[in-house]
Amino acid sequence: MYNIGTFSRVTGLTIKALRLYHERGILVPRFVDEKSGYRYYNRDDAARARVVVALKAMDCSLSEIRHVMAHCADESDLVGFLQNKRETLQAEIARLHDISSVIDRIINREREVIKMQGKTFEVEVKCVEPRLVVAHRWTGAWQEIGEVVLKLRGAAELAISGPVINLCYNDEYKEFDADIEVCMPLSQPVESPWACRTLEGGEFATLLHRGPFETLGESYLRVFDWIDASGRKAGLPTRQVVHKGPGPLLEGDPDNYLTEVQVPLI
Amino acid sequence: MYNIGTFSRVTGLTIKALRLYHERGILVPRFVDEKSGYRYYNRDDAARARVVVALKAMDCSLSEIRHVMAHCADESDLVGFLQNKRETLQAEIARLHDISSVIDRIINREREVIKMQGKTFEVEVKCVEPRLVVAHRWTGAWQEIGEVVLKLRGAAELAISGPVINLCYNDEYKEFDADIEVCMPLSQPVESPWACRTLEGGEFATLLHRGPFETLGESYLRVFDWIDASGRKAGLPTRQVVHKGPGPLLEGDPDNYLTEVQVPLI
DNA sequence: CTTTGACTCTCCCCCAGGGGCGGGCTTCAG
DNA sequence: CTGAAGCCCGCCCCTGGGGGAGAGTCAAAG
Repeated sequence: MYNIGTFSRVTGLTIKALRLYHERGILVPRFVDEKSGYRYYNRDDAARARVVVALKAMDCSLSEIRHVMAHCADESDLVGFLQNKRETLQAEIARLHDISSVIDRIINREREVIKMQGKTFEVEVKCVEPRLVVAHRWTGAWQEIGEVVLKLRGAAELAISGPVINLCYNDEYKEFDADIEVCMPLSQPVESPWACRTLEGGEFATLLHRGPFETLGESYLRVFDWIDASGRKAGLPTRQVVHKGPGPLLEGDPDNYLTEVQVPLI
Repeated sequence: MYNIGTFSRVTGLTIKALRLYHERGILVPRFVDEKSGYRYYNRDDAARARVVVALKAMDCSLSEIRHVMAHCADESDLVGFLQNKRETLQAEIARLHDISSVIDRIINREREVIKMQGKTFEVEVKCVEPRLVVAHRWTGAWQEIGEVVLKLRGAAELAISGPVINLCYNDEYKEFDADIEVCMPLSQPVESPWACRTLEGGEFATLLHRGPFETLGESYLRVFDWIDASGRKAGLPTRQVVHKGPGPLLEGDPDNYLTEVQVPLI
């Protein structure tokens, strides 16, 4: 006969757990002293405890364990139950894996933003590769971009592979009737109410902009001035690559937003 | 102003959850009617709710969420926290994966046992392949096998790749001073206090035995008789492959045990 | 203005224990 | 025989909500 402390050491189950299993009828002590309430266990109890430990290690709930121990004499009785369990586990693994991917993406994005902090804020010429994106184009106000990004992000979810790119098809600034296209870069095509397409590459004059979107005009001016000075011509649509803006989780401080202004060169 | 039901539909959070978040100070309603106790929420609350939903989807605890929402303005503040989370997730994924493997193994073993049910109970000659095993050899009683198997199983755990094989080096039956070796087949070598070795292959006379281990003698007799009749000679050690015996979880009914008796042919 | 149905409130139990408190029990040494 | 140390008891609060009871509230229709 073992007292609960010894039995706990023998079985590897905590005293708390043993008391609970007693209450739940899963591991009832061989003998309980009426006067003191002390629980005493047996060798046979230790054998049954091994089963409980094994089932617990398989993430079985106490009611599942009780059911198994009451109705299953042989492991063949368990096959259906275990198959079920296996499917649940696979689903859970997939879920956790997805979460992990999302977190990875956020961390990597932050890492790239940190690298970008060291960059100069000077106009450069860049060759941009074509990219697969899911996009939505409409005519409206710039403030609506936020909601559109949320929807596209929701649709693309795990396939997102880079910062949002806003395209502006107007050759002048329009506050309300702007012709805007929001693009979410993808690692693979996705099913969604919005079209997947390839955003063509090309040569761009680019400038990194730090600060809220409202001040983007200054950077646009610098880029256009540079293009004029270089003797080249600006095309359409212009692009804004939002390296750091309102993130998938937090809004962040607009003064720290990092946007890359891209104007196509003809 | 939304009442709680509308806000619930807007945010995708249950009413129960919203009440809890209020209590925990995570999502406090914009306004609470003192008389009725009704909660009313705001557009801004909806924005904060999105953050809560996102963090919840990442399996964050409520205290983590509260901490993040109180102290993090920008996603860069989250990087450390997220890295931590990621590691926790990876560990959990590995754990679930291991459980899944163990369950797989049990299911496959049962499946093989079912296939074996249809087999004839006649003596056959079999060529057995060499196998990697972790083994323990000692002199003692057959009853001790149970404990040894438990220990070997604990040591090999995920690398187990088949039914236990007992070797008997005696040329006569001994109840107490038997020279026994218990072998646990492995898919890959493992670190353990017991030696890994390769169990050599060869030609065996085999017979499937159904019933408790105590009745194995009958089957041994049949095999030896068959060998005599065939004009061949029996070698040592004899083997018992326990296709179905006391399993990793349940003891099962000894009358359903399936043991393959293997006697080497010279 | 009242009825009615939909909505909301608080309160309690449930899971699977962990942490901790106050108070009895056992056992060994002095 | 007594004290002290260690062991054990039940009880309550904590997690993150779901389920449900019983009672109060809101808003639209009659």
